[in-house]
Amino acid sequence: MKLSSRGHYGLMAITYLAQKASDGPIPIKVIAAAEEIPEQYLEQIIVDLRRAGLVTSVRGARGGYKLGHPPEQINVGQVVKALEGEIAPVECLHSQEDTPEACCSKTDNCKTKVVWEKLRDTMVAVLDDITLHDIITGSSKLTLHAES
Amino acid sequence: MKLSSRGHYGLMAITYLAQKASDGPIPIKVIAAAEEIPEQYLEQIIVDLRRAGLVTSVRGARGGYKLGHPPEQINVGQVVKALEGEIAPVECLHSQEDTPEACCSKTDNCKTKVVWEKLRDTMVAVLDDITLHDIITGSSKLTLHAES
DNA sequence: CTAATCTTGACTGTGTGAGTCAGGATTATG
DNA sequence: CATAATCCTGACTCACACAGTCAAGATTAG
Repeated sequence: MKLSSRGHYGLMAITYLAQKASDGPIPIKVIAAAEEIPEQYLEQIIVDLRRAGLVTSVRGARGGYKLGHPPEQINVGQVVKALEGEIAPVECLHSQEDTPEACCSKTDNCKTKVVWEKLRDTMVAVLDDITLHDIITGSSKLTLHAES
Repeated sequence: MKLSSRGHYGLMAITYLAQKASDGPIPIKVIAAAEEIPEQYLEQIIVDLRRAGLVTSVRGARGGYKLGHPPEQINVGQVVKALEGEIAPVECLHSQEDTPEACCSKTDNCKTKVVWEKLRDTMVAVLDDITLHDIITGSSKLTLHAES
């Protein structure tokens, strides 16, 4: 039940960009050094963030990366989805609208599916609710552990 | 962000036991056939459930497995923890009380940690809240998607 | 005694995650 | 224009964990 390092690194990197949003474009080298992420590996990761529109790149000398949107408009769910694909604790849950119940062959016998659906929905809700702005300001959303 | 097949199979198996709770001990062979789990693999998995006290075994001919507690007293969190270890979306979060901040070397710079903590806490809360009884009765807890 | 069952540990193979390497494309700057 | 700084791309390696198998032993009902 683990995130891969891509999601972890990716969030670190984009959070760093959010903190430096007022500066010009930040070279990958700088992010990598600051967050202690292997530079070449970070390149791969940031490609996916760019493709998802979460960061934008400026090529050439003095280039680098900037946030694609203001920090309030980027949430952790987007980052994780861009880097790890859809959140789905078990295979069955990958959006296969075509094959309605193809996975758990036993159709209705698979009583456990709802458990993973519920888990997934909760995870998505949590991640979608946290923005980069929340992270860099240390929003109470993150610090106090409110149980509804 | 995936569960391994152990957790998936394990929950299926123990849910099956919960449904057959009134029967005598159920042989692994029967569970494996019913839930379409490789028998030898299920053996491995169920060992961990037994060690955690979630199921009990009856050895010898006419033996098999039974629930270790009534279905209301076994929750999904226990099952997952028994089979996959502690739930922790990123390494940093494994209970290392000894090395307080050893992982994210940058100590307070690691602003993203709280995100994963929050995620973990939420996941644990969800899983701990769902019992086998909820699963076999199709509790509304699982079916309606209440957003607080 | 024997067959049914759990119990244990070693074993294998495949895939993915994590990271590296090498080279090409783009652009600011002097 | 030349050069250096940067992004961009794809192929590559390596180790490890996951998923599953195999084989043999211990227990017990009948």
